[in-house]
Amino acid sequence: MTKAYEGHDCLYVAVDCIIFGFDGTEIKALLVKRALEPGNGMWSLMGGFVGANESVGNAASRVLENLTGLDNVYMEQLYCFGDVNRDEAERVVSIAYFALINLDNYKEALLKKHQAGWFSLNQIPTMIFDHKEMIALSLERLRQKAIAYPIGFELLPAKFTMQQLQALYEAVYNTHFDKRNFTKKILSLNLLNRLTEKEKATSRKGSFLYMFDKKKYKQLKKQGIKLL
Amino acid sequence: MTKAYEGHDCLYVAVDCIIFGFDGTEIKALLVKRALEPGNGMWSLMGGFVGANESVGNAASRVLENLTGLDNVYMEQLYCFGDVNRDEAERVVSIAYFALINLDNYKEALLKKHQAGWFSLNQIPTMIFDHKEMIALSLERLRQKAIAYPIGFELLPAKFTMQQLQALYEAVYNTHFDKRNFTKKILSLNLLNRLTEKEKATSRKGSFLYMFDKKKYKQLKKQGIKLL
DNA sequence: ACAAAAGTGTTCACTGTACACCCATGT
DNA sequence: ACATGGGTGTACAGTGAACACTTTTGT
Repeated sequence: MTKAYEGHDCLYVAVDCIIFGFDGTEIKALLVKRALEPGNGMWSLMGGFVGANESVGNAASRVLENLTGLDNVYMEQLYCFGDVNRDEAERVVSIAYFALINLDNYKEALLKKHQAGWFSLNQIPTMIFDHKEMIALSLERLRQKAIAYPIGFELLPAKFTMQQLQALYEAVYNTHFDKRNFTKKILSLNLLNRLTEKEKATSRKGSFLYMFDKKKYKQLKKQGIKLL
Repeated sequence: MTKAYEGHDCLYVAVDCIIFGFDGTEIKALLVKRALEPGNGMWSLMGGFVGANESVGNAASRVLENLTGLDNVYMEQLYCFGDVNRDEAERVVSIAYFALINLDNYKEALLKKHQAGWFSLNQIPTMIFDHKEMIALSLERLRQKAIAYPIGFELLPAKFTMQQLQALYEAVYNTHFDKRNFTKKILSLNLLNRLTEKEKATSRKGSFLYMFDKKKYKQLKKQGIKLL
């Protein structure tokens, strides 16, 4: 029974992670300097091979934790890239995942070890193989995702101001929203709890801090929620 | 350079095709009786292994054509299923594709050869491995797809009545739409050309036939189209 | 004449969008 | 007192949803 499929080809299967963060102004992607041939030293997504005894999803989590030190990160499968010659050296099928993390939570030390860096989406350097294509596709997915899922859960600190939230959506869609309309719509969803606490660092008056209410989100999700 | 990744595991990679058709009343899926162990004789999606020298997408097209005799079929990648034990016999990573075809175009003879059959979505039999999960996911994708893409292009004959089109959308979303509102919305998109010809088989008065205008669709697509 | 399906408009509620001024506070 | 960013409401247009009668023609 262990040779059921003998005669068929077997292929290397890899995962590559597109990791997005938000620095308060821009969406950034986390890239690493590749540490093996071919393409040693080139910019690349964080990736790795899927082992015979781990699921593809677990491999992606492992790779992500390896780089950032974070587990329990929001991650979803993006697409399987399967062209014959996408990897110059050998036939490798890669399943791309995209992840959203809070920029402040990652472990600096690990990033240094991997020679990693955060790049603005309009300043992505030349990348190995089809990795640039992966990033482009994941940006589309992020935009689509943000319509129905409050990506602020992952990309913002636990307590945030309305202005930070708006800046996040403006960065994702590369546009500007009217402050009054944005506030109105977001608050009408009842997803946010306003704290009594205020953020005083950026203005004299101080601005209210909010937190996401995950319970309310779970309720709303069932009904089909639309944030934007 | 051909042993760049020696030491890493290599895995069987398969494709499985979820093939949807529309019979005028219901959306149906095309299933086959599996012809190899394990699970010989059980209902299954049409699938096959990805060869070392073909892309994953090409493998999916090959498998689909093998079953239906059709090429140039609408097909898109759905999801990569990569659990360790999803296939009982060996480690196989499967990339699922979903395809839309016109029920009338497929080659009967090929279906018989593969012992294939069309199944209503609420009468899917017990299936091998995770294939039922694949179908469930593809139905979600179909519903999402139908919002922004005129699936009638693929699922209806070239000439069709407004009523057939409405029946298609009602089948996809398992609901009922108001005839006047449906017609109004669809026609407002300017995607359809009304022919002078009428369909006289189903009523005394006869109903107009329409055709999709692919050029108009291409224009609209760029602006972001919403059908429903 | 009648049966059977086709075709067609209006009203209303709601949602999205444009738009500008006062508020609180630290200096 | 004033400069800085924070917070808030209204009016209008466009979209989605409910709703029923007339038309055509084969029998």
